[in-house]
Amino acid sequence: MSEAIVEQIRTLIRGEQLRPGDRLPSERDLGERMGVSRVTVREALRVLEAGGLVEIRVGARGGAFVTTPTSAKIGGDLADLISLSPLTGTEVTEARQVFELGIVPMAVERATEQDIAELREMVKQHQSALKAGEYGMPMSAAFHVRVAACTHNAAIEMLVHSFHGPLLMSLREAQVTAPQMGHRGTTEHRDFVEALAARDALRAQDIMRAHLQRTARRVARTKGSRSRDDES
Amino acid sequence: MSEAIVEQIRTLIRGEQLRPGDRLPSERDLGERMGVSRVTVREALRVLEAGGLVEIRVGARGGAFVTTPTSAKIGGDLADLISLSPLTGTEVTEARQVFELGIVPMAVERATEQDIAELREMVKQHQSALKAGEYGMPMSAAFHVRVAACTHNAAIEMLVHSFHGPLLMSLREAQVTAPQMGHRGTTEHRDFVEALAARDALRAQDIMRAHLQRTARRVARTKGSRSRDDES
DNA sequence: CCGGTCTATTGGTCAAACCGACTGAACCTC
DNA sequence: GAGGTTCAGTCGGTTTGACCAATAGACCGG
Repeated sequence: MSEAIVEQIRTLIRGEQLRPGDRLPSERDLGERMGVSRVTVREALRVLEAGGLVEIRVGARGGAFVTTPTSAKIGGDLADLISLSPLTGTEVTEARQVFELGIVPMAVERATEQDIAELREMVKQHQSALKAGEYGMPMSAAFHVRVAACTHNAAIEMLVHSFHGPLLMSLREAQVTAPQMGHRGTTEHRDFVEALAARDALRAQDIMRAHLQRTARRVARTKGSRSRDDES
Repeated sequence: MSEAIVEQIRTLIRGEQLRPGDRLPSERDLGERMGVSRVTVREALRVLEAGGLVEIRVGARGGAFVTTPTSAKIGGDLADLISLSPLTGTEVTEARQVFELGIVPMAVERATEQDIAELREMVKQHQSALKAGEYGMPMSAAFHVRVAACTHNAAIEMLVHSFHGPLLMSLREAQVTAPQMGHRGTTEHRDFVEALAARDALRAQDIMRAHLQRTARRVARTKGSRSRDDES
């Protein structure tokens, strides 16, 4: 079975006997080595590719290269999970609220001066973009991810990134950002950064809570949409 | 390309033109219908299967059946992500702490009398199991998942489940549970349930914080292990 | 020394075939 | 007629052998 091959290679990768960047033998080689046909090997590789463990390049010197799964991959599956499971937008938003609110104290505690400087710069740019009518959800998402990065915890940053990343791509509806929302949103972003700079965890959390709750209400208003994710 | 087929079917599923339980045409049918060979169709189905969107059954009346992705699937990919990316056990544990701590107020607020009764029953059973020397990590995980279920938010429950589920399977090291840890763990579980029953969010959060921090310390002690996940 | 071509490697796809698993119905036994 | 048995058709799983397309590196001519 090709499942066996998948598991075998998976184990090799997990055991670090295959490291990111390594190239697996060609499909023909693998097939011969494992005593299966090429088609079977290909199916195994497809699965690994779909799982984000391997990247396949064509042409000479091509083949399957070990990669480290990206948060985008996880985010994609998460998007599938959300858009296909009986999860409602409200539920997802709630989960996001809990998580993003929970990391605030950690962010406040661990943010470096550089973090703060970059956040301030980001807010400034976003306000400019807002005036130019170019402010949108991607920018808001970037801000939230940048805040998560202040925890200096890759796992947290990755999770928040997953929340904000491909998730949005799967939810095409209602991406329009009401202008006043954008204004209020960036204002809250600015206030949050200042609270963070002042190492005032409680105030930062209050601001973030209000910010996220506004989103939650917006999601709740959008009946019929299975999930939403924007607060501008 | 077979990628196109994947995307086509994916879209059909997302658009609810294919609903969970539906059966896709046979591989031969699909191939003929789309003008591609069976091999190509098979690769597409493999990818969908790997993504948890489809379940494949053999035999007559077999074929590809649309399924809703399970949290186990997501958890599996999450486990890959964690064991293959440069995430440390400390980081993952921190993320878990933030999330599980963050949901406590919601759990306290929303737990029904039945939730509380079931949690009490669970604690009682775990204490019996402890005496019999049968208490282990799966039980602890079950408790935490049950607490998450008190939020009555499927997304949150699923996330916590993912944290506790397949994640553990990928981290074989150091599953041994020191007995005194188990004792202290179940005691904390009991205290937590009572705080929850009393609707005392602050106390519940304090208990949970201490409970999770003990885990964090244990993880930190285990140098060399890429990640850990147990608090008994 | 540059640039184009040629060739070997490797993934992508196809076609036809056989196997094993499974279902359902016809059939046979009692 | 009830119940077990057999058999054929359906369907995924795998194999074989072949050809196409992309690509990188060697080779060759100017």
